[in-house]
Amino acid sequence: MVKKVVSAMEVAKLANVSQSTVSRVFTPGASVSEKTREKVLKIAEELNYQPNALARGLITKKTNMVGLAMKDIQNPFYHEVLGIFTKKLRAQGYSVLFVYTENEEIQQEEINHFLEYNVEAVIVTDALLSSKVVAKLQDYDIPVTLFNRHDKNLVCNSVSCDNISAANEIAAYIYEKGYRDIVFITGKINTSTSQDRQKGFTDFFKNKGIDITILEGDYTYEKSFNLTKNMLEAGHRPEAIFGANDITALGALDALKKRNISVPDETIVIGFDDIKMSSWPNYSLSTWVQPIEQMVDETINLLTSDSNNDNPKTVKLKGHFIHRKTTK
Amino acid sequence: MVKKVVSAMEVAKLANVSQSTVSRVFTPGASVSEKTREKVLKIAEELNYQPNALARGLITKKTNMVGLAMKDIQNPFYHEVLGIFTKKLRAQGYSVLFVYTENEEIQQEEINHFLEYNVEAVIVTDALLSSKVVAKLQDYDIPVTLFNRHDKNLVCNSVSCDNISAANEIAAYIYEKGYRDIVFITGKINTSTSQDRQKGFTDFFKNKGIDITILEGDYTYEKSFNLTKNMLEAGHRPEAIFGANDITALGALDALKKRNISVPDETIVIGFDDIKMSSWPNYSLSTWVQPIEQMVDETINLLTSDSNNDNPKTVKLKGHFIHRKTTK
DNA sequence: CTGAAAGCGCTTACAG
DNA sequence: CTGAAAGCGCTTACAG
Repeated sequence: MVKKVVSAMEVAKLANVSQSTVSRVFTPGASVSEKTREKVLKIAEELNYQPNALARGLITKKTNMVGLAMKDIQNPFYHEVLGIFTKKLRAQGYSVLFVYTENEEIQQEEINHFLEYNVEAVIVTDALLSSKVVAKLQDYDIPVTLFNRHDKNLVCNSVSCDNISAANEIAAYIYEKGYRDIVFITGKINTSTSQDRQKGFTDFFKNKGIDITILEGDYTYEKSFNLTKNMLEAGHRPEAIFGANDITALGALDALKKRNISVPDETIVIGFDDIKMSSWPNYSLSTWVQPIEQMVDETINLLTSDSNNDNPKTVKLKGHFIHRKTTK
Repeated sequence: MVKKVVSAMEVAKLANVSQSTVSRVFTPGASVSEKTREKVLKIAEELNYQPNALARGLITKKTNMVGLAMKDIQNPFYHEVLGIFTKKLRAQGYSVLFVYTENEEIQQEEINHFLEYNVEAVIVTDALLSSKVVAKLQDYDIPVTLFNRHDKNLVCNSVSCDNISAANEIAAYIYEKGYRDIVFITGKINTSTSQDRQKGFTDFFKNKGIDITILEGDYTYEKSFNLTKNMLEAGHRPEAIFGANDITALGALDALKKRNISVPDETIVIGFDDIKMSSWPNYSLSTWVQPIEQMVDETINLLTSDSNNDNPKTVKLKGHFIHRKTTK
């Protein structure tokens, strides 16, 4: 037996008020006498009434939906990010419309649903938007925020870790410990995270007149494992390896172990992200902790503080290094 | 400069047709002459017109949205599941409204957004619904499907791996190899996956008159690592360990390694799920592959084949064992 | 504080 | 094949 969804009209009839009044009871800030409010609320409760968000959204243009787009990548970091976003957005009364993409750049077609449903803001993590798409979103006054990415060509908000300075600090740490044979394994080289971490890291050593080895990875475990394996087989046993993210560092770590190279005694390994796995006893990876919670908070702030697109903000958060067992 | 979202009315004016006609052009199956269709489509294109899904949903009760609820757990398996769901649902024209929960049971309050937005179906993975919530959803004729879970008390669809028979096969494999000192590490004991895998596994050995050791885990790496570590320290070195999922098996595997127990020579280890990590060279875990793609397909089928709630279906898929380096 | 009415952007019988 | 009109379930001026 299918109950019909009850509308404000039905509540109104039973409560002996107008439908407008019922609406007011469910509109924060609208003026209703305490007596009517209680009466209506009681009936609404009984009837299991819930305002229809579609109708409301149609008229207010406030849909309370946020579009979240994420690239399909096997990095647990983004799973955590997604979880935190969803929870915090809900706490603010937003629902999240979720899109997973397989493309490097999110395409028009994938963003169309966001438009159709009048999302109030779009958050993109670990993927880029074509500037055309950003422009279109902004035409409709939908603020766009890049999470853990930035792009000089895109006029939109961006929240990320200050990757350059973080990588710089990591470089300083390695330098001060006296290591000179150093390897950096990049992530996907077209991502701002990999570029910035590489820049911060290499610039430090360049200033010291030290050449470091760059291995071009792609943010996957497998690639990093193989790069390290090949390097080792070729006879190069560096003193320090910095991976552009934890997954990358973990791949390198496993390749070292396979060769029975002692970590951290012979080679130290450092990652970036602090995914759950990195604290597993078997890995116990030293890494840079991204302040995810704070990054998410800032992102949500950007949406709620009706940031206008004409004046996009770039937020960079610091994070901190955590020393575990892959460094001395 | 903010462009206004264009409505069907504006397209109609420019195309010299009625708004109804514009609507028909965007309604699959509605009758419009080829000539008008082209004319309207051309103008719509120019104006960047897109039907408003909210208005459409309000009237048709077809919102093309599916609610997906997932428990906040650190299992990469569910990240894959989420990705596949999102992609496949989009391919069918659905958008996904996503909710992450921290509770074991999904509560009314968390499902309310689904109701407000008139989702057409609800999919729940790795969490349970209270029967009250299921009832409410069904009152409104919204089909509910449990993914990777089942619950005898809930009258709703369910799609999962046939955990009992899979665990049974794993038991048979272990038995035939001649191992007799066997450990099963459970997952969260209140989940159907853990219960079924335990049942399938222990029943096999019970029939053979063999007692196996049950360690109560909770589907986390840490718990399983510690359980195994403690067991080893207590002097018990089993010949075979079956973890209720891969994360569990990985925790056991690392504890064995820490003790320098050779896998698979001294102890074999088997998991369940086949998460990406399990194929990493350092782990190379033998495990049961859940047929995720197929499971997702079946779940989506259930929604689209307007399954009615009065006659819920239970789908169990087989999957297969994959032999890697933690078994002989 | 409250009701009647207009309107959000659509779909869908109903005529023609 | 097409248009005029009603209506989906709301919000929000406008009066009173």
